[in-house]
Amino acid sequence: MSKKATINDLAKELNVTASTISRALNDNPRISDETKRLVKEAAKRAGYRLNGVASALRSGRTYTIGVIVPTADRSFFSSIVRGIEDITNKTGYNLMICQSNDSNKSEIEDINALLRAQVDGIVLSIAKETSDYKHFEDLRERGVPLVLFDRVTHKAGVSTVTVDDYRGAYKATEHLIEQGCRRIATFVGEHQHINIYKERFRGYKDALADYKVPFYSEYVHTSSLGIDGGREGATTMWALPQPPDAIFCQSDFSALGAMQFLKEKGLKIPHDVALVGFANEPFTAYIEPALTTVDQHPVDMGQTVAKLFLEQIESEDTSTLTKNITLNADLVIRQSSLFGR
Amino acid sequence: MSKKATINDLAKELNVTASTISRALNDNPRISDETKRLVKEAAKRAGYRLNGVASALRSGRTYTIGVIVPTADRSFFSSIVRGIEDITNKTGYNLMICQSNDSNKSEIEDINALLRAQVDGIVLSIAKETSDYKHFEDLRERGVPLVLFDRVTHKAGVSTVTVDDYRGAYKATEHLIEQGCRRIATFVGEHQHINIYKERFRGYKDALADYKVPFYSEYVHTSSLGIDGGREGATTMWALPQPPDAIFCQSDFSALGAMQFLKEKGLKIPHDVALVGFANEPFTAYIEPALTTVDQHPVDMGQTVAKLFLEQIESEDTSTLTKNITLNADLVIRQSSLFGR
DNA sequence: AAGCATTGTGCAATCGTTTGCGCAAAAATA
DNA sequence: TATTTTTGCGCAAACGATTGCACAATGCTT
Repeated sequence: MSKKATINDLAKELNVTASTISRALNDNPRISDETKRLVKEAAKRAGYRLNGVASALRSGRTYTIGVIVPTADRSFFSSIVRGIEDITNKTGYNLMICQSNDSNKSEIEDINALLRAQVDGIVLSIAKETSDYKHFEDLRERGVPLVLFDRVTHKAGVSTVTVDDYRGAYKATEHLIEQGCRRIATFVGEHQHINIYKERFRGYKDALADYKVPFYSEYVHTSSLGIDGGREGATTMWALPQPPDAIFCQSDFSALGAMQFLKEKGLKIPHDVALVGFANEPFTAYIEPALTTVDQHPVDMGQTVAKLFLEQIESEDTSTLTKNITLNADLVIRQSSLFGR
Repeated sequence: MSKKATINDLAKELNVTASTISRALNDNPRISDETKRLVKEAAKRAGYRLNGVASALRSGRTYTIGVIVPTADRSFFSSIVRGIEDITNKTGYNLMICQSNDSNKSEIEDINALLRAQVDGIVLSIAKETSDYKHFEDLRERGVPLVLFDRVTHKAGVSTVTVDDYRGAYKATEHLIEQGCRRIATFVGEHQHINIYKERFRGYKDALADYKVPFYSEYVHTSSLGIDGGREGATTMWALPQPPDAIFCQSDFSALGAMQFLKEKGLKIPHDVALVGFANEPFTAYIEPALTTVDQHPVDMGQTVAKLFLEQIESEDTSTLTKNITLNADLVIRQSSLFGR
């Protein structure tokens, strides 16, 4: 109750100095067990609580890690946050969260806010708008630990955690081929400067090539990959003389949009057209037909990000050893892709 | 680049004292415009950045607000976080986020972690497990601003933001009655000590009473309100001699579970049975039939929470004036509830 | 011209911890 | 017993900003 007790109060009470209190509480080996016991008892009695701010000022460590996500309420990112928190919570770190709203300006402002707060490091997923990576290089030069995840760049020499978008897309396309599809369209994301979209497209093309399935540029539709983008894409494709027999949608929402359009048009999925999405958004399991999609294991990803971050920060050597981790993306096969059935 | 400049460095450079630098940067009226200009220029040149930790130690304000949610990756809560961040970001506050995982122990530990970090206050949604509110009272006594949202208690004398669960449930039930349903079941949440579940149940009962529709206790099923809970509930109901003709499910997931069961059983929704959910989870719009549900406007709620919090914290009077805000819950009518069609 | 108010800045303490160094007492070694 | 090592703790200076008070210089009033 009352006001808060400080180590100075404890010091006075026990007739020792604040240094002794501090050391005792931190289990410094130079303090006798007896003293530690007394100090800890007194601390408990007084309801003492470390002032993290004072501690941080002196020690230079806040035990806080800054997290910047494009938007906090997208399933993928909130799962990432969940995964990060799962780990940091246990290790005594706190999380400071910002949203960039996919704006480059916000991203930079968020970084500044986090630096002002003296976070021990930053983990972030790049805003769609961002194509210049100078601010990341600055962080590296300043010695601020940085880990990028999902939407990353390898140009700034920082550590990254990504899911294997290439393999995920490859598997998805391969699966469609195995179902007997031969005219496989794809919906790709604008912002092709973002690694994930580039990789997914590459996986799609390589799978086609490996299986000698023809690639037609008319079967590529670019959009923001939202529901509307999916509808547009499908509309465009079904205006072609020869529409595709499958679409590998590089996002679940665009797959949903396509599905809506196709249903309205009276086409049967997967009988007439096979569909695959990407991300395994929660809704994909519940729609009809259930959507085959690629799971990115976002919670695991968050946990990996946190572990990598802690590893970097705890390691003595401030060496710029950057580490790039790629996690598996798994194809989740559901109804929508079982072509012909 | 290089190391970070402090106000002392700037002071030396300009041959003034650190106090002048500090005042100039904070636009203190006692500093001449000329000096301010010089200081700000020098600051920019040196790449000066406020050390928030030092500032916080001295001033006692971290401009950080602690947020505790049961889980970060539930759509509802992540939207709340989004809403909070929308506001705080603009006002120079930072967000520190913890998950209680619905555990009372974690909730208390999270509070302690946030207090150690000297947050300016805490906003939280109570863990399911929590039924003793002493830790909230402690916060109030310590003078730590506290705002509860969604899952709240009025027993601790703190400010709250809730959605009108009672009216939401009432409207949902009323809607079913208006569709001609007369045997309306409901799926309620265990943990009836949590206000929201209590209120929803009350709204349901009052609507029935007001419209003189009979209430049958066999038509009440209690569960954790997940998909399985919904399946169980439906299974139980359809084992009755006279199954219901509608279910007001107090969560979207339980509605989904019921829907799955009913479809498997060959019943048509909403022709044979009408269904209403609660929360307007993203998937509800995409399943078939689309689920009628109650929207809680979580982003707005988060924004309201943030505004209320800032209002409390900025107001001089440390008066324990607590404020309870209730937001509207709106019925979103979709296919699933249009009984008979 | 004397007195008072205003303006602009400096001084120094303070916030609560941490930590390098010093030093006495106790323990270990010779 | 004399010397070295270890043990246990105190001293005091940080960390980087904020802020009440003091005070000189200037402006204003009469």
